[in-house]
Amino acid sequence: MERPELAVFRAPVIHTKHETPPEIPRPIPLPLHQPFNDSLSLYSYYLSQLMVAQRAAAAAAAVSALASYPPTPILDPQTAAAVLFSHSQQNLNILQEKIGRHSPEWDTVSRSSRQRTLSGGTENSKYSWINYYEKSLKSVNSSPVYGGIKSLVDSNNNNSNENSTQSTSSSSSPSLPSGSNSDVWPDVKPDLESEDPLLCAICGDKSSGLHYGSFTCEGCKGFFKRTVQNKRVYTCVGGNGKCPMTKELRNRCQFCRFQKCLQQGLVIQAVREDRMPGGRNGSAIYNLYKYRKTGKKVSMAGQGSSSSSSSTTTPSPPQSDWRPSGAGGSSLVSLLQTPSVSSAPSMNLIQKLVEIDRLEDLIDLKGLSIPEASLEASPSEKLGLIGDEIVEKLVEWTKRLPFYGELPISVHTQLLTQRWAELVLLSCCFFAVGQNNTLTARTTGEIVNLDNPEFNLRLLQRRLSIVMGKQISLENVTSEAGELVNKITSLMGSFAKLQISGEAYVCLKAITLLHFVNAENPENSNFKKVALIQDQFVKALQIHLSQSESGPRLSDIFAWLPGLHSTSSFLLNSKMFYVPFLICREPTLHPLKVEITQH
DNA sequence: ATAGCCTTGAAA
DNA sequence: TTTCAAGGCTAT
Ligand SMILES: [Zn+2]
Ligand SMILES: [Zn+2]
Repeated sequence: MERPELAVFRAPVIHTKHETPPEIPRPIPLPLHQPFNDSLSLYSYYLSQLMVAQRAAAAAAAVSALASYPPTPILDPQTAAAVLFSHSQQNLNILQEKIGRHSPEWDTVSRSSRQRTLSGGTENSKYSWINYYEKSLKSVNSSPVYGGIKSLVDSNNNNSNENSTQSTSSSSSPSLPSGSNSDVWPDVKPDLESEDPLLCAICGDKSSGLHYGSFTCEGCKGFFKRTVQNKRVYTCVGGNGKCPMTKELRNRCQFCRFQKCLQQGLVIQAVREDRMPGGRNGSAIYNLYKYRKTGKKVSMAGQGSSSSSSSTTTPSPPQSDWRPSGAGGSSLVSLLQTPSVSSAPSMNLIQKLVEIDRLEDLIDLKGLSIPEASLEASPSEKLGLIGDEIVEKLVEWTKRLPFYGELPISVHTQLLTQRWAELVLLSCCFFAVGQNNTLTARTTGEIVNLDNPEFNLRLLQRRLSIVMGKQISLENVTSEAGELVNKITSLMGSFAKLQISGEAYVCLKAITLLHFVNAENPENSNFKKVALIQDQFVKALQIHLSQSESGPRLSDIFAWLPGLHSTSSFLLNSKMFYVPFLICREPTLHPLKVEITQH
């Protein structure tokens, strides 16, 4: 059976349109794309700290290794062009329109997940939100600043000297307590009050007990639960991540409220995936709590990162002595005002990536929610939807990268066009491997064996049948996609052996995207610029890897890349772009697994 | 969407 | 059995 229509896919295009979100009256100039020079200085600082010329040499070697990595395009240009551009031309308008809207997810996200539980959809009923927020704990600690990522899309940081008066901003929120906001600034007093079990650690309202790890009020408890359950992502209203949190003002900025929740030690894992009420949590979750059942604060001795305290629960984080001073580009100041003496400076760049990834994780395609979301769509349309969603995610991801503003749109488009399949595969590999860095796991009673080609084939057959709404024989699947599945399986297998960390993964993603192949014009300045930026990430990755003894070596990771290339090439040729996603493990489990391990 | 009050249910 | 921290419900 041939199904040419299944190959529906659209090449990524980045639009240039300036969109002004109507709901945000005051454009927030967030200079997200410039902290680039500081990563370099941080890098050198880090090197000097580690006093390793040796490492520098290693990094250099790694760079050259990468340079030679696939010297030639993966695909013969003709095929590539055919695959990538045939659709892009005709669908360009649709795509642009699609990506053009500011796509706030609230609408779609707010679909009640409750029905899913009740309807007994056993397979989809669970999904882990830990993947979403897990890393934000770390990032919150080290870089408490910045929200408003969402608004950076195409904002040119124009000098806002003219509207310097805060009246502009206050006009946007008339309900503000008319007092001048000039010195209303939070003046964040640390958590003196957070020790008080009678007060909410987030907003200071009356606490109703220990919730998710800290003493909070009912409001903050519910807010945290809703946020995590619905996987919501917020944007700071003030643009600087420093909105005051009081009982009266806590609803003004959800971003800052959630951020404070994390700062105060609310544990995301404590929000149950299965929504089972009552009972008690296991020790795995309890161990993450800041307070013990007795109400005593748990000693932070063995907690957190091994290297340095990173000011986690230290009573007085360094942010307290910061003040906005002049009216200038406050957001820029806040960004540059990173932790004065951060223990791991190199993490800044990586953590930015991690943060971005949290927002736009490619993999979180909600497993098989697509078919049920569009029951009325025709089968081939459904598969096309997967492609659309992939492209959308990729474009969004690109837009949020720290260097997005450094390169012209055309370059981004080229990069995505060249690399999207690799990015997709890389993401799928990472997701398939999961948190435990293994391809086998026990979901809710079900054994998952993603390293077994046969298993994957059957998985593909089953899920494809669901999507298509009719039975598809295993023979058909095998004959059409067998080899592709084999390749993807082995790619996943080799990836699992790398035991790669989440941080390394996001770096690798950036490095992959930035692998610019420009045959026609090697002297292009953009070409060099891309290489330069890529170099930053290679270095960051190198630094990250050097931090752990047991982790993979850079050379190991780069040795894996050719496999990624060949597989993506095969994927492009097969045109069955949806296959990796149908093979992927569903986003699930882990609290369970952790608990099992502990017992 | 929020938050006060209610129901649950495994651990203590 | 009692606790008490999860989730649920629902008027705002
Ligand atoms: Zn509160
Ligand atoms: Zn805020």
